[in-house]
Amino acid sequence: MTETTLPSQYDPSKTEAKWQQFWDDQKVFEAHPEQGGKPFCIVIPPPNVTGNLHMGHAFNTALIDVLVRYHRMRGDNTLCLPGTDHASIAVQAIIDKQLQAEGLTRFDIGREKFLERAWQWKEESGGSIVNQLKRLGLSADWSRERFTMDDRLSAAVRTAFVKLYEQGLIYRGKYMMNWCPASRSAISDLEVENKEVKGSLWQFRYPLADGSGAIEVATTRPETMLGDTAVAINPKDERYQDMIGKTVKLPLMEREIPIIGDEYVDSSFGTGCVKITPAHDPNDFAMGERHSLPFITVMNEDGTINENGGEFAGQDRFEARQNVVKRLEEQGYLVKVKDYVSMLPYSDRGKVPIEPLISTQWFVKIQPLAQKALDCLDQDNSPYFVPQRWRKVYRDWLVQLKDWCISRQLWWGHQIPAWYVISETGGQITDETPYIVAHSEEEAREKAMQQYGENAALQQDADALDTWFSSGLWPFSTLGWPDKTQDLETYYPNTTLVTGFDIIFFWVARMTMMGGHFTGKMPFRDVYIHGLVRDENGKKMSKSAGNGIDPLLLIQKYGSDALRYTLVREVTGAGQDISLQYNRETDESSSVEASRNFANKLWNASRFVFMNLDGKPPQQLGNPDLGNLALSDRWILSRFNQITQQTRHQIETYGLGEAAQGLYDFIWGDFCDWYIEAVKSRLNDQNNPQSRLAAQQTLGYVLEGILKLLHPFMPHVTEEIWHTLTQLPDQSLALQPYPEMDELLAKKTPQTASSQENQTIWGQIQKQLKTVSSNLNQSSFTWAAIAVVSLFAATFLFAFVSTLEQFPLLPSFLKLVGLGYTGWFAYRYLLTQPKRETLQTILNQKKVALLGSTAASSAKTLINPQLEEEFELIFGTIRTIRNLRAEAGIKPGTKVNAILQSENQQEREILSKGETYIRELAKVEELTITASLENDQQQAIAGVVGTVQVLIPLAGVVDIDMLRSKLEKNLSKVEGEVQSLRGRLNNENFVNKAPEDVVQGARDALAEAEKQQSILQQRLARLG
RNA sequence: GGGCGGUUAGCUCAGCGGUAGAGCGCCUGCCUUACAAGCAGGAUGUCAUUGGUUCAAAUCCAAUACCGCCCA
Repeated sequence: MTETTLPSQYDPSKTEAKWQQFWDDQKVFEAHPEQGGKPFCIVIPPPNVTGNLHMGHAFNTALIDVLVRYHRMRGDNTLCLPGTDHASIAVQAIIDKQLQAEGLTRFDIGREKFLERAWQWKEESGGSIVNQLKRLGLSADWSRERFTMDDRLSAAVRTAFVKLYEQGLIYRGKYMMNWCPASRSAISDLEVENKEVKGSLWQFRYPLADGSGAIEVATTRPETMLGDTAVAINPKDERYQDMIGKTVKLPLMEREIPIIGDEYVDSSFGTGCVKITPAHDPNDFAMGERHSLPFITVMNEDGTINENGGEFAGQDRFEARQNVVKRLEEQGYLVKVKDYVSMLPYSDRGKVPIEPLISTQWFVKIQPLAQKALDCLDQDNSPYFVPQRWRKVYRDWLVQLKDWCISRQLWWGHQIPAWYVISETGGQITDETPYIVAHSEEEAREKAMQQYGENAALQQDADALDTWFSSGLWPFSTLGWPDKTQDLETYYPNTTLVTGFDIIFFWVARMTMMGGHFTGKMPFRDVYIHGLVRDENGKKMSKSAGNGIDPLLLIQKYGSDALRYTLVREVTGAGQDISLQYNRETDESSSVEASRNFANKLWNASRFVFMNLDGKPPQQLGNPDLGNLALSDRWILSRFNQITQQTRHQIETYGLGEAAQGLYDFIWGDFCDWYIEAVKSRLNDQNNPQSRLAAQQTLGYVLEGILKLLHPFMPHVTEEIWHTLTQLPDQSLALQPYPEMDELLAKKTPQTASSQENQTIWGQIQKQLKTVSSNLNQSSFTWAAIAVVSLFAATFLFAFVSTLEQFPLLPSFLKLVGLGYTGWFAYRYLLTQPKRETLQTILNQKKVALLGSTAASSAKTLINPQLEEEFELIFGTIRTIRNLRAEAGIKPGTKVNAILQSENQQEREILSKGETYIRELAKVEELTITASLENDQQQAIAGVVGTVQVLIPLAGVVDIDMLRSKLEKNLSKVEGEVQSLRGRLNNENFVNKAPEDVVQGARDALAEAEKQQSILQQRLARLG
C-alpha cells in the first residue's frame, strides 16, 4: 500500500493541476440537457477578455462553484456555462496605447487593420483569464465556453437590435451625451463617476448691453463661456427682477445675449445669476430648449476648442480655461476667484472629466422594458434577491431609468446593424440620411434597392454598441437564443445569478429587461449578491490605488482550495464585504494560511484513517454495522448526520459562509479532536475484531462523507484524498451523490432495490413464505419464528434497520413480495391479536439484542441529541482532568489516578459508559466513579463539571496556595452565577411571565451552580 | 440632501430576545507513531453612546456619534 509513504504535509501545487486536468479529460463537468432531472444552471458573469484574475473574480468564482458543485452532486441536471466579454472600451484603450507607442492613431491605420490587431490581442491574451478561472477549480462546462463576439452571439445581438428597432424601441436622436474626450466616444450615465474635486469658482462681470451696469455670474468651467447664449436668474429673486428681458454683451465673444428668468436657477448659488451654455451643460441644455436659445458648440470631440471659440480655437479645454480667465482678467471682467470643491463627472474608463456634448446617438426606449421587469418583481418577486435588501435598490433603479444610449464611437464591438442610404444625401451621412436596420448587409441592400432603387449606395453606421447591450442578452444568447436549442429549453431561465452589488445597475437590470422582453421570462430565478473583497486595511481594492492582492500569488503559496475556502468562509451574512488579511512585505495572508492549515489537517486525518483501514476502501469494509457500534461511533454518526442536514440547508439558502464554518468545526473539532482520539485504542486492539471493524467502518464512512460534504468548498484536496481512500481511479468525487441525512438508514430500503440480484433474493423470500403457508398444521409459534427468521434475513440483506422499529416494517416488506400475496398473508396470519403480539415480542427482543437499547429506542434517525448531551459531560470531564493536570504541572505523558464523585446516579451512569474515553483521552490510570467519598484524606487537586466533583490525588509535596487560588477563582465564578440566577428566580415577574422551560432551565442551572459552589467550598475548607 | 450597511476580544468577524463565541495573535507546557501547517491548557470584552419596550436587550424600537457605500 501507498499510505505509509504519503507525505505528512499536503502539497496543493502538484495536486490541484492534476485534478483540473483529470476533470477536463474525463469531461466531468460537461452538461447533458437530455439527462433529465431538475435543471440547475449558472452562467458566469463574463470577465473582460483582456483582464487578469483579480480578487473579485476569485470571490465570485468561489461562490459560484460551491453552488454548482453542490447541485451537481445533489443529482441536478447541472450546467455551469463560462465565457468572456469583449469589453469595447478597455480593449480599444489597449490597442490605442499600442498604436500610440508606434506613433500612430487608429485613424491612421483604419478600421479593418485596427480590428485585426484587436482580434490578435484577444487571441493572445484572451485565454489567460480563462486559464486562471480553471486554476481556481471552477467546474464549468468548457465545451460550452462563449465569447460575446462569437458569430452566434453576434447574430443574437443583431437579432435583438433589429427586433427592438422594428418594435419602435430603438431610435436615433440628437441629445446631450456624456462625452469622453479620451476615448472620443459617448458613454452612458453609468460609466460616469462623480468625484469631489478641489477647483476654483470664478466670478465674472458681464456688462449690460445698454451700458446701465453689469451682472455677475459664477462658474467652475470658464471656457464654456465661449458658448454662452444667455444669463439666467430666478424670477422670484427680487435683486434682479428688473433685469429680465435686458441683454448683456458677452465678453471676448462680443455677442449680445438675453437675460432670462427661469425657476430652475438657485438664487443662493454664487451671485444668483447663472451663465447659460446650452451646448455644454445638461441643465443649460434643458433651459435652452425651454427658452429656444441657440446651441453653440465650442468644443471638438477630442476636447479642444473649435472654430466657434474664436482666438482659443485649437487649444485643449484646460489650456483654454486658463487663457480665457487670463484674457477676462486683462479686460477687467474677472471679479474674484475662490477655492471651491465641486462634484465633477469623470469617465469611468478614460479617467478624465467628461464633457457634456450634443451629438446624434442611438437609444433604447427603456420604459416598456423596465415596466416588464418591474411587473415581474412586484407581482412574482422575480428575480428573488439574496439578500432581500438589494431588491429595493434594483427596484428604485428600474423606476427612475432614462433612455439608454447604446451607440459608442468605438470600433471594437458589435457594429450597429444600420445602413445609411448615402446616395440619398450626396454620399454623406447627415442627420437627414435615411437608414435601414437589418440583420445583414445583404438584407439591407435588398431593402434599399426596393425602396431607393438599383443605385442606392449604402454605408454601415460606424458606431459599435455599448458592451452592456450584448451582456444584457448573456443569460440566453449563450444558450443558443434566438434559436430554440435544447440548452435553451433546459437551462433557461438560469437558476441563479451570482454577482457583486456594484453591477446591479449595469448588468442585472439590463439582463432582466432584455430577458423579459425577448423571452417573456426573467433570466434567472435568484440573484445572489455578494460584497467586495477589501484589502487588509478595509479599503476597496483598485488598480489606481495599487492595493490589489493578486489571487494567483496566494494560490501559488497556499493552494486554490485554501484561497477559495477563505473567501467563502468569510461571507457570513450574504452581501457583506469581506476583508482579507495580507502582509505586503511577505505576500502572506494569515487567513488564507488558516485555510491551508485546515486542508492540511484533513490531509493528515485522512492519512491516519488510511493507516488503519488495513488497505481496504470503505466500500469493501461496508457501511457501519448499526448493530455493532461503540458509543463514540454512534456519537460521531449523530454529529455527522446533523452536520449533513445543516450543510445542505445552509447551501440551499445561500448561507455558504455558515456552511463552510460548520464543516470546519465538525471536521476539526468533532472528527479530529474527539472521534479519532477516542477510536485509537480500538484500532490497535487486535483482540476485539468486531469492535475494531466497527471503528474502521465508521471512520471510513464518516471520512468519505466529510470529503463529499467539503468537496464543493475544497474540490482539489477532497478529490485527491477520496481517490486514495476509495481506490476508484476512473471515478470522480465531483460526481458522487451529496450526503443525505440518515442515508445509512434509508439508502438501501427494498423500495429502491432494483438490481437483478435483489429480485432473486426477494424471490427466495417469497418462496420461503409459501413454504410457511403450506405448513399450516404447525403451531402458530413455530410459524411466527420462521417468519421472523425470514424477516431478519431480509433485514440484514437490505440494511433494514430503520423500519425495524415497529410493525411498519411489514407492510413495505409485503408490498414487495406482491400485493395479492400481501392480502392473503395479512388476512391469514397477522389479523389475529395473539399471533401479532407474539411476533412483536420476538421482534423487539431481537432488536434489543441486535442494536442495544439506545438505538432501538430511536432508530428513525441517527441524530441522537441525548447521546450528544451525554458526550458533553464526558468531554467536559476530560477537559476538567486535563485542566487540573496542567495546573498541577503534571507532565503530559504521566498517567494519574482520578476520582469522579457525583450524587446524581444518571451522571454516574454516563461517566461509567464513557469510562474508557475518559481514561484514554485524559491519561488516567485508575478511574473511580463514586456516589460519595469515603476515604478523603489524601491531598488532591479538585475541579467540578456538571455536579461531578473531579479529584486528582497528589502524592508528595503539594503547593497548597496554588490549589487554594485555583479553587477560589473557580468559586468566585460559580458564586457570580449563583447570585445572578437567584436574582432572576426571586423576581416574581420572571417566574410568572417567562416561558416555563426558561424558568425551569434557570432552576436547573441554579441547582447545578449551587452544587458546584458547595463542592468548591468544601474543598476549600478541607485545605484549611 | 435622500437611501443603505457597519460599530462585539489586540486584529478579522460570527451571534440578532434567556445573560458572549470562532479564527488569527498572545501566555504556559508538550516533537504523545495522523498532523509543530500540530496537541493540551490559559488569559482577554461597560457588545459605540443615550433613552425606550420587556420579567429579561449585544440582540427589538428611537435618537446621537463615528466609519463606509450608493444615489442626487
